[in-house]
Amino acid sequence: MSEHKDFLRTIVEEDLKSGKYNEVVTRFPPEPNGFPHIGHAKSIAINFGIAKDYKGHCNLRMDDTNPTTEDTKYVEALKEAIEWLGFEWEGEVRFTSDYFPKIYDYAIDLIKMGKAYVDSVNEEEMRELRGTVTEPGRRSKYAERSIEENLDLFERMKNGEFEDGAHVLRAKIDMSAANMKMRDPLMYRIRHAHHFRAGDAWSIYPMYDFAHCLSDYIEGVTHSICTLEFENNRDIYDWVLDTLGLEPPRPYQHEFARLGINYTVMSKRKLLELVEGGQVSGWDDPRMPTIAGYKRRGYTPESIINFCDQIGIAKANSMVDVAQLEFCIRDDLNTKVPRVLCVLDPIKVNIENYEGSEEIEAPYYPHDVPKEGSRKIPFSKEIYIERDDFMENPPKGYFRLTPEQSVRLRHAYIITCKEVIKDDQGNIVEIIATYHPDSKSGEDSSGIKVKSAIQWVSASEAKKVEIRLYDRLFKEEAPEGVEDINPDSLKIIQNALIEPAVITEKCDERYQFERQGYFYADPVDYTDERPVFNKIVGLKDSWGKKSKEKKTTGKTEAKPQEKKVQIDGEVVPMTEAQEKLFTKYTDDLGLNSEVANTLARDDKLSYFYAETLDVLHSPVALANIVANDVARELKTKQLDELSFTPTQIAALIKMVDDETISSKIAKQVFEEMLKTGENPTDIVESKGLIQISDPAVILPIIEEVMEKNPDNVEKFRAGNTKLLGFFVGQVLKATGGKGNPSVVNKLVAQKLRS
RNA sequence: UGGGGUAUCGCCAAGCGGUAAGGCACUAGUUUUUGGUACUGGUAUUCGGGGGUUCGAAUCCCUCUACCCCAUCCA
Repeated sequence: MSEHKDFLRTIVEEDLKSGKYNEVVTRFPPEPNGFPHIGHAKSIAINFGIAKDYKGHCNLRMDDTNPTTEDTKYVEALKEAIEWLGFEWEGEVRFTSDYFPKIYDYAIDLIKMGKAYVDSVNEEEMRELRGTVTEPGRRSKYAERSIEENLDLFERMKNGEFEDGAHVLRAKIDMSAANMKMRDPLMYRIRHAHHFRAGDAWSIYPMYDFAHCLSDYIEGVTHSICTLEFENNRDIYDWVLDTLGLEPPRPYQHEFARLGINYTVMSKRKLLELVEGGQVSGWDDPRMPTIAGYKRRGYTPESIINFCDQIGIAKANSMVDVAQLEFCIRDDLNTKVPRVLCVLDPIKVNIENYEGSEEIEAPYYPHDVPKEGSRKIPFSKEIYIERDDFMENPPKGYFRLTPEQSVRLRHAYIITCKEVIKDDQGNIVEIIATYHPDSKSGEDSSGIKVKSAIQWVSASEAKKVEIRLYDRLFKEEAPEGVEDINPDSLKIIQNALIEPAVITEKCDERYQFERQGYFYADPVDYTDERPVFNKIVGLKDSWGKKSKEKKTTGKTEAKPQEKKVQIDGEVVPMTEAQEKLFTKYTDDLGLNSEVANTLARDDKLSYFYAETLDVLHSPVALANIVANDVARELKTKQLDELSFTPTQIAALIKMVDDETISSKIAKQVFEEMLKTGENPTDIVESKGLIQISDPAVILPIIEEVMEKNPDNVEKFRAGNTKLLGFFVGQVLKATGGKGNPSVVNKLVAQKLRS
């Protein structure tokens, strides 16, 4: 766990500390109607991660309330994904369908309370009656049915006596609720459908809003964590649990922002389209953002968990850069996997002065990876190197083989180009080179300096392999659908050449092909006759970036940084009475227009202000505290709910006016009044909050603070004037907030400058 | 449009009245037989805009703006 907790962990910690719960219980509640994707991984990491961090547990629950879309194969995919990611759920996998009998009983309780009714309008009518976001809805005439009738109808719904859609069970809440979700939400609908687990036992199925909160409660979940789009549903969640009067403790719902990644689609619907439309080979196509896809591609569970930790948890909708994910897999594999040589696009090199053959012992890991292991690489007269690693007319900064520039063959000798052989079209077909016998890796006495070492394979021993080069599936940063698909997302190289040890020794399933990237032996299509490797991710390539930049210069001119223009909207005009108050405030009482505006527009505030004014004639100071601090309280409270009176506020301000206390202390006292309702004068007295203005008292404190922070004193004197605030803050803290800020401020400035 | 949310660097994200954390990306340099890795440094005088309160505001107040979610018998 990092030192900065996310907001969910903060909540959990508080709930544990306050004794609200003894143990934290979370759950991961997917609907088994699609393969889990990396967005689910985030949710998995959160739910299982929190449970683990706070020594609680996390259930896996299939939210299978819709028999028409769900299937066992998805249950298996979900279980597999969680296990692969390295988490364990508590006990058996749970199913909402297991709770159907209990949930049914709760529905009956609600009917008996008169809090639920069977409605029989058709869908169209229901939509109409629901109203719109601006207009309230109306209840259907069926809402008036008697409890007995509702009970009877509901039982017959269960018994399958009615057609799909004939009736529904609805919660009786409020058809004019501003939250549309609360307009008598549906609890049950009739579905004569076969359920993949419950079979044909039920003709009615509970809706998400009814089943989810109850399932959480039944399982003893404490923190029901879901994504932001369920914020509006939280009211129903609470309503169901509260009106049922269930024995505490009960779960509470908390929402976080779902994960978005650029160049990726994350909705189950769109993913399903790709699978069904044949744009990908299946749910586990290595280009898919599904867990199965990443797994097949070669990602490690650690890299994905790490990614989930890095991106954090918050409530702002956000779009994470794929580069962050790519960093995570590189970072993970860097210290784990063996390095080998593979040539993707071979060009033959004939080393004319080399005869015979030899085997070169080469370590699997570079000097900075503390792992042991090596293999033998055959070397001979005829080798292949990467086509990119030779250039006849190289640009400036090219480090590889050219007619003028020698290069090292990784783990082997330095070679120099002698001649280039071309075909009729001018394509290079072979390079004639010489090697330097005294330049062998590890025993180099040639003294030749080269700028780089390149990969190569011996022609006769190299093995042919198929390489699948994957790139992002979409070419648009925020893809909409198939029209945004990247046509080059998969390139298959049939005849890449790899050093033999990779095929014969198989020391791992993931490798770094040096200078190219990380690759994974495809778990499905790989055979000894036809080895297949998937590209997981490329290495960072600062040369590729640089050379590409050169080619495209001119295209990427610095775009003019447009300044966003902020449009100021219209402010609602004041009423005549407010206008009058406003002028009184500004003209007679000398308030500034902003404070006057705030006060005049709010009845509660202006009333409260007037009351304080009756007690103390200090219009400006009173206006300030009313318009700022009292206003905060009045946002959520009514006048008669306040824990303080206008008289008390006046008394508080009087002490400020007297300079008995500073305005900083006044805030502190105000907070105390909020909590205890005590008189400000009593608070000041009992806590000894009287302001310290005597320099003789303050000066030593300043000196002490400066002594403790010599670095900052120096920085300040070097010109970092921001630090003045730091010192004032420190001194004030040392006085327990009682120092007179303006005096402290002045003295600190003086002291610092002397 | 009514309600519910959210705005801090190119992308994530800490911060809860007292010096604007960190990661990715970018960039310069050191090391390097991977143009990789590692290491060192540079990247926000400013927190969506404008006002106000305060000695001091990303944090408190007012106001405006932009974006997301809600009118499925989906979850």
